[in-house]
Amino acid sequence: MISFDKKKKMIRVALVEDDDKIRNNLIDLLEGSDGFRCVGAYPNAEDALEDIPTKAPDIVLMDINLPGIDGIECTKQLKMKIPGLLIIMLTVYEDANKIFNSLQAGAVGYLLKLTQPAEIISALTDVTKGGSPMSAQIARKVVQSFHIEPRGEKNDKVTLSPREEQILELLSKGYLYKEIASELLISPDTVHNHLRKIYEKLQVHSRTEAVVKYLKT
Amino acid sequence: MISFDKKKKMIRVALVEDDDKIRNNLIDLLEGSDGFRCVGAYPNAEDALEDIPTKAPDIVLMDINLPGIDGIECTKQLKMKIPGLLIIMLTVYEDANKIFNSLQAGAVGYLLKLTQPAEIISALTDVTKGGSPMSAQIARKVVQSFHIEPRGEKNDKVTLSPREEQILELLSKGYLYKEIASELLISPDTVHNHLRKIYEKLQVHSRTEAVVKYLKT
DNA sequence: ATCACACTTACCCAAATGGGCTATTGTATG
DNA sequence: CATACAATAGCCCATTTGGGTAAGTGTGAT
Repeated sequence: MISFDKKKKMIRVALVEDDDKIRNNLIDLLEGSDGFRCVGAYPNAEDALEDIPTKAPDIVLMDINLPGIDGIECTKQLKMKIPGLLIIMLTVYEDANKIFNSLQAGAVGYLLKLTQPAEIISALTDVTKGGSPMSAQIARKVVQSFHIEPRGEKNDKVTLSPREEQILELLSKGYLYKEIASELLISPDTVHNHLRKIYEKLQVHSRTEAVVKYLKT
Repeated sequence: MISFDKKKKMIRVALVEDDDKIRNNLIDLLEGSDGFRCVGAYPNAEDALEDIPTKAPDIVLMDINLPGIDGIECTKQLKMKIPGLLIIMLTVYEDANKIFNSLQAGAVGYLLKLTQPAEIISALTDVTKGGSPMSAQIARKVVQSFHIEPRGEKNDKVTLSPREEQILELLSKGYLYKEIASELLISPDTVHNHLRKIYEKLQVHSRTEAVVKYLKT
């Protein structure tokens, strides 16, 4: 009878963490917390990738720095096998690239290792309720990635003429001058000329730079 | 003496909210909370835009649905005037567009109106500490916007080697062969060679196409 | 009517790029 | 040990690109 209500809504958690001490601390934390069960703990991505599918956890706590395959790649592969799996990164990295790559790989949360045990537990609850727990600094970085620079000073709106936008659009598809020319029924020289204007306005010196600016707007 | 320690690190908050009842509740909440002061409360964006600069609040709680200018536009304009201002949206809208537009406009947090008073207060503390408070559902949506669809079916993984990715990264910044070469301390010919491999793998024939594929992945 | 500007075409030229071909070294996988 | 492949480097060559300079047409605003 006692084991009856226990089974009902236990949250099954798996760990991928190479540091033995940290991993054991996390196991203890989970087993000592009501409503959670640790169904797997792996010191590397390879073992995790093989065993996690059979253990069917609800959540995986994933370190990034792992011996062979790293945690981001592991996340990517796990999500391919089990799309519904909730993965929370638990790492020391605070740099934007690691964060974005992790989220792109499919992680739904991102915690720093200095996170208090109690917060880790509440993060686990949070994800099952549809949230995305992130350490404060992380959340700010994620949010900042959306910010658009307010057009400086006198609103230096780079106003491209319709024709110029059209050409930039085709440029971004990798068309050659020739190809753009025949597409628009004008001479390659004209295309060339529009491009100069565009480069001047965007303050760049190559198609690549122009396209990057264009795609980021 | 009593007013002495009060002034030290009071967090100055302003409100932009058209509903009188809600606005007054928020004022009460702030004035009733230790360490906070409500330095302004406006029923519309126009008043807010005019008065907030003179009141110099640390944080603004901003509604989105306002009579004239909406809260997103108001956020944009306030951030232009006071770049360092911390703005938290407080609204009923949960749809992705409102969220993204708000963050793009410069908001650092996004709370739903059903948020408990205690949580609003902790959100205010959170932002001053460099965080970005978001309701759970909101955070999840923000995070999901980063997710990339796992390659369909037969996993057409275009696996670039680490070196190749590195070069592609620099390529996307518009660097010349030369520049990439000196950045990576290798010969331009080697860069050239990596590029060929990359083009072959990505099935493209120019930097521009490669960069576009890269940025969209 | 003049001025500004978008759109167009043209020629010149140096630098950058894309691709064909070859080759050495080191690591890893079988 | 052989085979495969990443990373390195080189040479050759046609094409593409970026920038200098010039100039004709049309449209819209002053």
